[in-house]
Amino acid sequence: MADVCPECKSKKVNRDYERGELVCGSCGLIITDGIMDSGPEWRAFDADQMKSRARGGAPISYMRPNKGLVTEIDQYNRDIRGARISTKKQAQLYRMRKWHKRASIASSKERNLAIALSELDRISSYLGLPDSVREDAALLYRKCIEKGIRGKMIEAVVAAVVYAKCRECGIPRTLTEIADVSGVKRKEIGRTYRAVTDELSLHIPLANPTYYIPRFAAALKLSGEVQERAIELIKKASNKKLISGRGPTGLAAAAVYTASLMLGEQRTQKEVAEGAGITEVTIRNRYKELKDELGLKME
DNA sequence: AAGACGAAAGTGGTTGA
DNA sequence: TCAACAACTTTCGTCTT
Repeated sequence: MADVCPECKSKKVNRDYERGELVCGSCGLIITDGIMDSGPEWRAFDADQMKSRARGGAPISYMRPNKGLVTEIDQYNRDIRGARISTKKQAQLYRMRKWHKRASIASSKERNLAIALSELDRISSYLGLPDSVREDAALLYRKCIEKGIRGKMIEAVVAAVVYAKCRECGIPRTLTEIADVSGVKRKEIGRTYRAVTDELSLHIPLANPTYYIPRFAAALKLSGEVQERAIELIKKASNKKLISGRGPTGLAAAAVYTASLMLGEQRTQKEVAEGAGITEVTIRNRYKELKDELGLKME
Protein backbone atom coordinates (compact mmCIF):
# COMPACT_ATOMS: atom_id res chain seq x y z
CA MET A 1 0.00 0.00 0.00
CA ALA A 2 1.37 3.38 -0.95
CA ASP A 3 1.22 5.24 2.32
CA VAL A 4 1.99 8.66 1.00
CA CYS A 5 -0.36 11.56 1.26
CA PRO A 6 -1.16 12.89 -2.23
CA GLU A 7 -1.77 16.32 -0.86
CA CYS A 8 1.33 17.11 1.17
CA LYS A 9 3.52 14.14 0.21
CA SER A 10 3.91 13.24 3.84
CA LYS A 11 4.60 9.64 4.64
CA LYS A 12 2.90 9.82 7.98
CA VAL A 13 -0.30 8.15 6.98
CA ASN A 14 -2.34 6.52 9.69
CA ARG A 15 -4.72 3.71 9.11
CA ASP A 16 -8.13 3.87 10.60
CA TYR A 17 -9.47 0.40 10.23
CA GLU A 18 -12.79 0.97 11.82
CA ARG A 19 -13.76 3.52 9.26
CA GLY A 20 -11.74 1.91 6.48
CA GLU A 21 -9.84 5.11 5.95
CA LEU A 22 -6.32 6.26 5.59
CA VAL A 23 -5.71 9.51 7.36
CA CYS A 24 -2.74 11.72 6.66
CA GLY A 25 -0.94 12.46 9.88
CA SER A 26 0.32 15.80 8.66
CA CYS A 27 -2.58 17.53 7.02
CA GLY A 28 -5.48 15.39 8.16
CA LEU A 29 -6.55 14.53 4.63
CA ILE A 30 -8.60 11.40 4.35
CA ILE A 31 -7.26 9.28 1.55
CA THR A 32 -9.88 7.17 -0.10
CA ASP A 33 -7.66 4.96 -2.25
CA GLY A 34 -7.69 1.29 -1.50
CA ILE A 35 -10.55 1.42 0.90
CA MET A 36 -12.13 -1.82 1.81
CA ASP A 37 -15.87 -1.92 1.64
CA SER A 38 -17.23 -4.36 4.14
CA GLY A 39 -20.70 -4.20 2.65
CA PRO A 40 -22.08 -6.89 0.36
CA GLU A 41 -20.48 -7.29 -3.05
CA TRP A 42 -23.89 -7.75 -4.68
CA ARG A 43 -26.66 -5.32 -5.34
CA ALA A 44 -30.34 -5.83 -4.85
CA PHE A 45 -32.91 -3.99 -6.92
CA ASP A 46 -35.99 -5.00 -5.03
CA ALA A 47 -37.02 -6.67 -1.82
CA ASP A 48 -37.18 -10.15 -3.36
CA GLN A 49 -33.65 -9.95 -4.61
CA MET A 50 -32.53 -8.63 -1.26
CA LYS A 51 -34.07 -11.63 0.38
CA SER A 52 -32.62 -14.17 -2.00
CA ARG A 53 -29.17 -12.66 -2.13
CA ALA A 54 -28.60 -11.82 1.49
CA ARG A 55 -26.49 -14.44 3.13
CA GLY A 56 -26.44 -13.19 6.65
CA GLY A 57 -28.35 -16.10 8.04
CA ALA A 58 -29.92 -16.69 11.38
CA PRO A 59 -28.22 -15.74 14.63
CA ILE A 60 -25.50 -18.09 15.67
CA SER A 61 -27.40 -19.48 18.61
CA TYR A 62 -29.66 -21.39 16.27
CA MET A 63 -26.72 -23.23 14.89
CA ARG A 64 -25.56 -25.10 17.95
CA PRO A 65 -24.24 -28.50 17.01
CA ASN A 66 -27.14 -30.95 17.01
CA LYS A 67 -28.97 -28.91 19.65
CA GLY A 68 -28.29 -31.70 22.10
CA LEU A 69 -30.06 -34.30 19.98
CA VAL A 70 -27.79 -37.26 19.42
CA THR A 71 -28.03 -40.89 18.46
CA GLU A 72 -26.16 -43.34 20.59
CA ILE A 73 -25.59 -47.05 20.51
CA ASP A 74 -25.37 -48.22 24.07
CA GLN A 75 -22.70 -50.49 25.44
CA TYR A 76 -24.86 -53.37 26.63
CA ASN A 77 -25.10 -56.35 24.36
CA ARG A 78 -28.75 -56.98 25.03
CA ASP A 79 -31.74 -56.82 22.82
CA ILE A 80 -34.85 -54.84 23.54
CA ARG A 81 -36.14 -57.44 25.97
CA GLY A 82 -32.85 -57.68 27.81
CA ALA A 83 -31.82 -61.02 26.38
CA ARG A 84 -28.23 -61.54 25.35
CA ILE A 85 -27.64 -61.35 21.65
CA SER A 86 -25.52 -63.62 19.52
CA THR A 87 -21.75 -63.30 19.27
CA LYS A 88 -22.05 -62.55 15.61
CA LYS A 89 -24.44 -59.72 16.30
CA GLN A 90 -22.19 -58.48 19.07
CA ALA A 91 -19.30 -58.18 16.67
CA GLN A 92 -21.53 -56.30 14.31
CA LEU A 93 -22.62 -53.94 17.06
CA TYR A 94 -19.03 -53.34 18.03
CA ARG A 95 -18.19 -52.27 14.51
CA MET A 96 -21.28 -50.08 14.34
CA ARG A 97 -20.38 -48.37 17.57
CA LYS A 98 -16.87 -47.77 16.40
CA TRP A 99 -17.87 -46.15 13.14
CA HIS A 100 -20.77 -44.30 14.58
CA LYS A 101 -18.49 -42.70 17.11
CA ARG A 102 -15.90 -41.83 14.52
CA ALA A 103 -18.47 -40.34 12.22
CA SER A 104 -20.05 -38.21 14.90
CA ILE A 105 -16.74 -36.96 16.20
CA ALA A 106 -15.62 -35.96 12.75
CA SER A 107 -18.86 -34.23 11.96
CA SER A 108 -19.05 -32.51 15.31
CA LYS A 109 -15.60 -31.09 14.68
CA GLU A 110 -16.74 -29.91 11.31
CA ARG A 111 -19.87 -28.39 12.73
CA ASN A 112 -17.83 -26.69 15.40
CA LEU A 113 -15.52 -25.24 12.82
CA ALA A 114 -18.36 -24.15 10.59
CA ILE A 115 -19.99 -22.29 13.44
CA ALA A 116 -16.74 -20.78 14.54
CA LEU A 117 -15.87 -19.56 11.08
CA SER A 118 -19.22 -17.98 10.49
CA GLU A 119 -19.01 -16.28 13.86
CA LEU A 120 -15.52 -15.15 12.97
CA ASP A 121 -16.83 -13.70 9.73
CA ARG A 122 -19.58 -11.90 11.54
CA ILE A 123 -17.31 -10.42 14.18
CA SER A 124 -14.63 -9.34 11.78
CA SER A 125 -17.02 -7.60 9.47
CA TYR A 126 -18.56 -5.76 12.41
CA LEU A 127 -15.09 -4.69 13.47
CA GLY A 128 -14.07 -3.91 9.89
CA LEU A 129 -11.03 -6.13 10.03
CA PRO A 130 -8.94 -6.79 6.94
CA ASP A 131 -9.11 -10.23 5.34
CA SER A 132 -5.56 -11.04 6.32
CA VAL A 133 -6.41 -10.75 9.99
CA ARG A 134 -9.51 -12.81 9.50
CA GLU A 135 -7.50 -15.57 7.83
CA ASP A 136 -4.87 -15.51 10.54
CA ALA A 137 -7.52 -15.66 13.19
CA ALA A 138 -9.11 -18.66 11.50
CA LEU A 139 -5.77 -20.41 11.46
CA LEU A 140 -5.25 -19.62 15.09
CA TYR A 141 -8.69 -20.98 15.87
CA ARG A 142 -7.82 -24.27 14.20
CA LYS A 143 -4.70 -24.46 16.28
CA CYS A 144 -6.77 -23.91 19.40
CA ILE A 145 -9.03 -26.78 18.46
CA GLU A 146 -6.08 -29.04 17.86
CA LYS A 147 -4.59 -28.10 21.19
CA GLY A 148 -7.91 -28.91 22.72
CA ILE A 149 -9.00 -25.74 24.41
CA ARG A 150 -11.82 -27.17 26.47
CA GLY A 151 -14.76 -25.98 28.41
CA LYS A 152 -15.06 -22.74 26.52
CA MET A 153 -17.83 -21.51 24.35
CA ILE A 154 -17.02 -21.39 20.68
CA GLU A 155 -17.93 -17.73 20.58
CA ALA A 156 -15.53 -16.94 23.39
CA VAL A 157 -12.64 -18.68 21.69
CA VAL A 158 -13.41 -16.91 18.43
CA ALA A 159 -13.52 -13.57 20.19
CA ALA A 160 -10.26 -14.35 21.94
CA VAL A 161 -8.40 -15.25 18.76
CA VAL A 162 -9.73 -12.14 17.06
CA TYR A 163 -8.50 -10.05 19.95
CA ALA A 164 -5.13 -11.77 19.86
CA LYS A 165 -4.69 -11.18 16.15
CA CYS A 166 -5.74 -7.57 16.43
CA ARG A 167 -3.15 -6.98 19.09
CA GLU A 168 -0.52 -8.80 17.11
CA CYS A 169 -1.20 -6.83 13.95
CA GLY A 170 -1.38 -3.52 15.75
CA ILE A 171 -5.01 -2.98 14.89
CA PRO A 172 -6.48 -1.36 17.96
CA ARG A 173 -9.59 -3.08 19.19
CA THR A 174 -10.37 -3.11 22.84
CA LEU A 175 -11.77 -6.07 24.70
CA THR A 176 -14.88 -4.05 25.32
CA GLU A 177 -15.48 -3.46 21.63
CA ILE A 178 -15.10 -7.12 20.82
CA ALA A 179 -17.36 -8.00 23.72
CA ASP A 180 -20.01 -5.68 22.32
CA VAL A 181 -20.12 -7.26 18.89
CA SER A 182 -19.59 -10.85 19.93
CA GLY A 183 -22.10 -11.02 22.75
CA VAL A 184 -19.51 -12.63 25.00
CA LYS A 185 -18.71 -10.96 28.28
CA ARG A 186 -15.51 -8.98 28.37
CA LYS A 187 -14.31 -10.93 31.34
CA GLU A 188 -14.88 -14.21 29.57
CA ILE A 189 -12.99 -13.09 26.48
CA GLY A 190 -10.11 -12.00 28.65
CA ARG A 191 -10.00 -15.34 30.40
CA THR A 192 -10.21 -17.24 27.15
CA TYR A 193 -7.59 -15.02 25.56
CA ARG A 194 -5.28 -15.86 28.40
CA ALA A 195 -6.02 -19.55 28.11
CA VAL A 196 -5.33 -19.43 24.39
CA THR A 197 -2.06 -17.56 24.67
CA ASP A 198 -0.91 -19.83 27.47
CA GLU A 199 -1.87 -22.99 25.68
CA LEU A 200 -0.24 -22.04 22.39
CA SER A 201 2.53 -20.14 24.19
CA LEU A 202 2.01 -17.03 22.13
CA HIS A 203 3.89 -13.92 22.98
CA ILE A 204 1.86 -10.95 21.96
CA PRO A 205 3.24 -7.51 22.66
CA LEU A 206 1.31 -5.03 24.74
CA ALA A 207 -0.93 -2.75 22.78
CA ASN A 208 0.83 0.44 21.81
CA PRO A 209 -1.18 3.51 22.81
CA THR A 210 -0.29 5.30 19.60
CA TYR A 211 -2.31 2.78 17.62
CA TYR A 212 -5.48 4.10 19.16
CA ILE A 213 -4.81 7.71 18.45
CA PRO A 214 -5.99 7.95 14.83
CA ARG A 215 -9.28 6.35 15.77
CA PHE A 216 -9.93 8.50 18.79
CA ALA A 217 -8.96 11.63 16.91
CA ALA A 218 -11.16 10.73 13.99
CA ALA A 219 -14.11 10.04 16.26
CA LEU A 220 -13.76 13.60 17.56
CA LYS A 221 -13.14 15.07 14.12
CA LEU A 222 -9.75 16.38 15.09
CA SER A 223 -7.11 17.40 12.59
CA GLY A 224 -3.97 15.54 11.60
CA GLU A 225 -1.85 17.95 13.59
CA VAL A 226 -3.60 16.94 16.76
CA GLN A 227 -2.91 13.32 15.96
CA GLU A 228 0.72 14.08 15.34
CA ARG A 229 1.01 15.99 18.56
CA ALA A 230 -0.74 13.28 20.50
CA ILE A 231 1.65 10.67 19.15
CA GLU A 232 4.59 12.89 20.06
CA LEU A 233 3.26 13.17 23.58
CA ILE A 234 3.02 9.43 23.90
CA LYS A 235 6.56 9.02 22.67
CA LYS A 236 7.86 11.54 25.15
CA ALA A 237 5.88 9.90 27.90
CA SER A 238 7.29 6.50 27.06
CA ASN A 239 10.80 7.89 27.45
CA LYS A 240 9.81 9.01 30.90
CA LYS A 241 8.51 5.56 31.76
CA LEU A 242 5.00 6.82 32.19
CA ILE A 243 3.56 4.03 30.14
CA SER A 244 4.09 0.90 32.14
CA GLY A 245 1.11 -0.49 33.91
CA ARG A 246 -1.29 2.05 32.49
CA GLY A 247 -4.12 1.10 30.24
CA PRO A 248 -3.13 1.98 26.69
CA THR A 249 -6.54 3.40 25.87
CA GLY A 250 -6.42 5.77 28.82
CA LEU A 251 -3.06 7.07 27.74
CA ALA A 252 -4.08 7.47 24.14
CA ALA A 253 -7.23 9.31 25.17
CA ALA A 254 -5.32 11.63 27.50
CA ALA A 255 -2.77 12.36 24.79
CA VAL A 256 -5.53 13.21 22.33
CA TYR A 257 -7.21 15.42 24.90
CA THR A 258 -3.96 17.18 25.74
CA ALA A 259 -3.08 17.68 22.10
CA SER A 260 -6.51 19.08 21.36
CA LEU A 261 -6.00 21.63 24.13
CA MET A 262 -2.54 22.57 22.95
CA LEU A 263 -3.61 23.18 19.41
CA GLY A 264 -6.75 25.05 20.23
CA GLU A 265 -9.16 22.40 19.00
CA GLN A 266 -10.55 21.86 22.43
CA ARG A 267 -12.78 18.94 23.24
CA THR A 268 -14.29 18.30 26.62
CA GLN A 269 -13.00 15.48 28.75
CA LYS A 270 -16.40 13.91 28.49
CA GLU A 271 -16.34 13.84 24.71
CA VAL A 272 -12.91 12.28 24.59
CA ALA A 273 -13.85 9.80 27.28
CA GLU A 274 -16.89 8.71 25.34
CA GLY A 275 -14.97 8.30 22.13
CA ALA A 276 -12.34 6.21 23.84
CA GLY A 277 -14.68 4.12 25.95
CA ILE A 278 -13.18 5.12 29.29
CA THR A 279 -14.13 7.62 31.99
CA GLU A 280 -13.27 11.26 32.41
CA VAL A 281 -11.50 10.51 35.65
CA THR A 282 -8.96 8.31 33.97
CA ILE A 283 -8.33 10.94 31.34
CA ARG A 284 -7.85 13.50 34.09
CA ASN A 285 -5.34 11.33 35.89
CA ARG A 286 -3.34 10.55 32.77
CA TYR A 287 -3.60 14.16 31.66
CA LYS A 288 -2.26 15.35 34.98
CA GLU A 289 0.64 12.93 34.78
CA LEU A 290 1.43 13.97 31.26
CA LYS A 291 1.34 17.61 32.20
CA ASP A 292 3.47 17.20 35.29
CA GLU A 293 6.05 14.84 33.91
CA LEU A 294 6.53 16.53 30.58
CA GLY A 295 6.43 19.99 32.07
CA LEU A 296 3.87 21.14 29.56
CA LYS A 297 2.56 24.62 29.68
CA MET A 298 -0.79 25.37 28.17
CA GLU A 299 -1.85 28.65 26.80
C1' DA B 1 -25.38 25.94 33.70
C1' DA B 2 -21.72 23.25 32.10
C1' DG B 3 -17.27 21.70 32.47
C1' DA B 4 -13.18 20.70 35.21
C1' DC B 5 -11.25 18.86 39.25
C1' DG B 6 -10.50 15.81 43.08
C1' DA B 7 -11.76 12.71 47.02
C1' DA B 8 -13.59 8.43 48.46
C1' DA B 9 -15.42 4.05 47.93
C1' DG B 10 -16.15 0.06 44.98
C1' DT B 11 -14.81 -3.35 41.16
C1' DG B 12 -12.18 -6.74 38.58
C1' DG B 13 -7.73 -8.47 37.62
C1' DT B 14 -2.79 -9.49 38.79
C1' DT B 15 0.77 -11.08 41.79
C1' DG B 16 3.32 -13.26 45.26
C1' DA B 17 3.39 -16.06 49.37
C1' DT C 1 -5.80 -20.48 47.24
C1' DC C 2 -5.92 -16.18 49.47
C1' DA C 3 -4.68 -11.52 50.61
C1' DA C 4 -2.43 -7.34 49.09
C1' DC C 5 -2.23 -4.22 45.48
C1' DA C 6 -2.56 -1.11 41.38
C1' DA C 7 -5.52 0.55 37.82
C1' DC C 8 -9.83 1.97 36.72
C1' DT C 9 -14.75 3.27 37.52
C1' DT C 10 -18.57 5.41 39.86
C1' DT C 11 -20.39 8.85 42.54
C1' DC C 12 -20.57 13.10 44.48
C1' DG C 13 -19.29 17.67 46.11
C1' DT C 14 -16.77 21.92 44.99
C1' DC C 15 -14.64 25.27 42.09
C1' DT C 16 -14.20 27.83 37.65
C1' DT C 17 -15.71 29.83 33.43
